[in-house]
Amino acid sequence: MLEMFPYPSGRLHMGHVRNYTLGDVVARFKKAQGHNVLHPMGWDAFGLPAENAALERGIHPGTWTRQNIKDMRAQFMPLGLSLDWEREISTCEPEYYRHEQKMFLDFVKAGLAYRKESWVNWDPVENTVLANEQVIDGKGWRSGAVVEQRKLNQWFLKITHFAEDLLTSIDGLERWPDKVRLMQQNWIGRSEGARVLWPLLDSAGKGIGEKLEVFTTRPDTLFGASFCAVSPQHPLAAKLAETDTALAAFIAECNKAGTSTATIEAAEKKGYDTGLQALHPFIEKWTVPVYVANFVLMEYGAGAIFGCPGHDQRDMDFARKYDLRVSCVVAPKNEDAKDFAAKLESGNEAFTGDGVAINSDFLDGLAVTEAKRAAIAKLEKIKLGTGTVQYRLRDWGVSRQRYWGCPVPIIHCEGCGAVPVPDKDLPVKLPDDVTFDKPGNPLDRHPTWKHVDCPACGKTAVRETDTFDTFIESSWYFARFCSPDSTDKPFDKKAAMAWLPVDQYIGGVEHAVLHLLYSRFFTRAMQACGYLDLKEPFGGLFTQGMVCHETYKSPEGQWLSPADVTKSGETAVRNADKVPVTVGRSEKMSKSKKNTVDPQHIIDTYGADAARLFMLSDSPPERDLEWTDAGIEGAWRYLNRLWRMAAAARDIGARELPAFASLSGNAQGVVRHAHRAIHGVTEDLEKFRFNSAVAKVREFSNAIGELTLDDDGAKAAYRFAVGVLAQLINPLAPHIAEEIWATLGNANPLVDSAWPKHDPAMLEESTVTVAVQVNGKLRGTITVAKNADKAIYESTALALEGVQKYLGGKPPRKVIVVPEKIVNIVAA
RNA sequence: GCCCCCGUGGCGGAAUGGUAGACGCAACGGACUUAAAAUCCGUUGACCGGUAACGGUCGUGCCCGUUCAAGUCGGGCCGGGGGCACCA
Repeated sequence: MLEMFPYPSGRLHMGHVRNYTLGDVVARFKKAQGHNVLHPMGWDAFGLPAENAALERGIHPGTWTRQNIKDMRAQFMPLGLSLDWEREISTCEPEYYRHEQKMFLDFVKAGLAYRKESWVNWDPVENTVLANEQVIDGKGWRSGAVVEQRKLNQWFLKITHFAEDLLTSIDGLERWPDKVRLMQQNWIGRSEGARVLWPLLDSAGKGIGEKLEVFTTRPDTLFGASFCAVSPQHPLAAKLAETDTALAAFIAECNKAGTSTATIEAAEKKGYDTGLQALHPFIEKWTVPVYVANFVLMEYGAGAIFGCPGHDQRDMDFARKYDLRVSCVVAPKNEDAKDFAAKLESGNEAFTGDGVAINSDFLDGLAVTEAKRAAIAKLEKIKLGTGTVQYRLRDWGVSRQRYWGCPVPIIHCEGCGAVPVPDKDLPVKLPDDVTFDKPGNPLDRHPTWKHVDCPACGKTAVRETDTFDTFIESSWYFARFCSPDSTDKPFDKKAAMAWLPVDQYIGGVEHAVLHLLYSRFFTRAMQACGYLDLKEPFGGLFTQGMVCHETYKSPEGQWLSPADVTKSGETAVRNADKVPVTVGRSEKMSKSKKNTVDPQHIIDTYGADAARLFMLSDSPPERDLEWTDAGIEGAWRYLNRLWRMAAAARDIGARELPAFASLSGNAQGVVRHAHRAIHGVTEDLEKFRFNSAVAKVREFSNAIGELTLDDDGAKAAYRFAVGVLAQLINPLAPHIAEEIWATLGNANPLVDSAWPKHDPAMLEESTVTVAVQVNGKLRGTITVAKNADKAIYESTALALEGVQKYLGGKPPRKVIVVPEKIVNIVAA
């Protein structure tokens, strides 16, 4: 049982409380059912916020982080989580990250990690690389400086090596939400197509002895080609720019624009005609112009495309802008090809649907799929292309120019290149004496740390000063939990194989792709290096919804915290001056909107059980939860009521439950209900229907509350029922459950007790009440013996006054009897 | 633009194709109390008729279909949310 471990921000928030409550319910439930449960906790302790704190407050990131861990651990305690704190790990400690360094070096050996020059978002003020999501409108999120595209040497993990396996194995992740599986599929983005080679000619029509490789998913539309285009970062573009200053300027402009989503969206499609011509692979002596275009991505496919404006909207836009030929080579089956082609070629809409090839020589008449196949066959025959599979997924760049992360264990030597730090010198520890008074990476300007001798030749060399992406730590922590004290190896293989894969993993959907995909990759990479024998780290996955709250805005337009606002009905006023405030829609609790509720305060006021119960009862766990004061009050009131029932049960005194048959009808009813509740709650907990489980528990409490204690049998039944109640709420609200259990005089703690079992015989009823419909409309109900035959159902139903009224004296046309379900009478 | 999910009372939400609205919140009425809090009891989908018990009609975003029977299945709209996004 594992929940995604938290970043130690220093403050517990409601999202944590929900996440860990859900996990704890499962952990306690499974333990009661007799499973051996491992439920550990740790800290995802590297990361940027620590450096920001250092920058803003002059605290060392390590000091800040370790203090936060201490504070947060203390905040976790009152929640009553059944965590194994003996296995606690913290990823910022060398005991943890040293293994990561070793694994990385093994990955390098295995060809799963490599170094290459790549284009990155570079913030010239902060002197660091920015992730795409840190680039807003082409500017650095913190410095506001225009982000540049720079070529930098970066380490990559070869996640694409497993692209096909990562994709096909998704089918086997049956206990993962479909949504997440789909998101991963889309992210990996497999597409089948062809690589096509276009011999290049100069403007005079003479061959330059080179071929341009492009990737396409539509080789069937090759006869509709009207241009080729390469990425501004394509080697061909760079080569041509050496002698073409206008092109060089164009490329520089493209690189300046950045690669953030927003920038790309805003950017207009632009191209630069290189003057080169590309020779069509199928049509003799036919050429198309070659452009450098800003919308062609270097990282995907071959970094170059051929444009077929008739059947790709983007190419169509480009063709219209630069006045290129548009020709139709696919027409829908049931339309007149000539008319369709004429319409398409004069319009601005590309046709991307299915159809039949036209104006395409040997492809004419073939459907799209067949035409693709035929085109690829021909390309392969004339050696100007091959069929290929392309993935959207790219290798994982893991270098970060930051301090608070795991150092990359590499030494750069002028003579030997990138040399791995020898095993005996691991871990490469982060130096503590660093300063944050200047922008950039403190490791880089540390006076001594990076200067070392080359392990290979002994000459002076320098350490790599980049650190790893913090997603690496969280890609294997689940394995570390299996043997957290292992010193020679990251974890004991046997222990890992005994515990893994994680049976139930719980966390937010925001990690649906990155963290979960990285972990799946890492597990495969660890397998390839012999660390374990496993592909998939997480057998079952559950993604919980966010915790939301209404937002409040003052008349001055400032966000207000719920703590500063008093609500009455639909209106709300500011506490300080009673001025009415605007009540906004409910949104995910966040500091920026100030709509957070402090868990500490809630726990102090109502206790952990109330907070847990409310979070479980109000919404299904996968959906967003709306935090309301009224809701937590309700949970609190219910706990009080439970306690009063426990006191009443205690006052009854210990007694055996007499034989069922000797009980009064009401007492029998409660005992039966207990069995029904055990059955229902067990099933709900198995299926993560916690809100429904709480509803059933409350229903059961209501039934107990209605029992009048007028004889010994009833008293015994009451006591019995309260005991069952305690057992059932134990995973949900463990503190009060344990108290009730003890109050009833049980010597052994509830936490060590087995989950109750229902007696199937107790669920059996001798009679059954079913609905009676006439023409599908409810007209009454009948109660008959459980195994009555259909004729009894029919005659009893037809005898109903309400039924007769609607039949109007005529015999029914048809009577449908579904035993134990319904009787539906079709009137004549 | 592409892909996915979701639309049920005043609100959160229940409901293997079979009595829609379980359970809770809020609201209202009552009991207890000098009073309040707490607690307990009751009412609460909409509309129509009836003094009343009660009776009737409509009702799960909208339209169409499948079925004896649709919140649930299929098709088409509308609205909300999420993911990806110049991926060739």
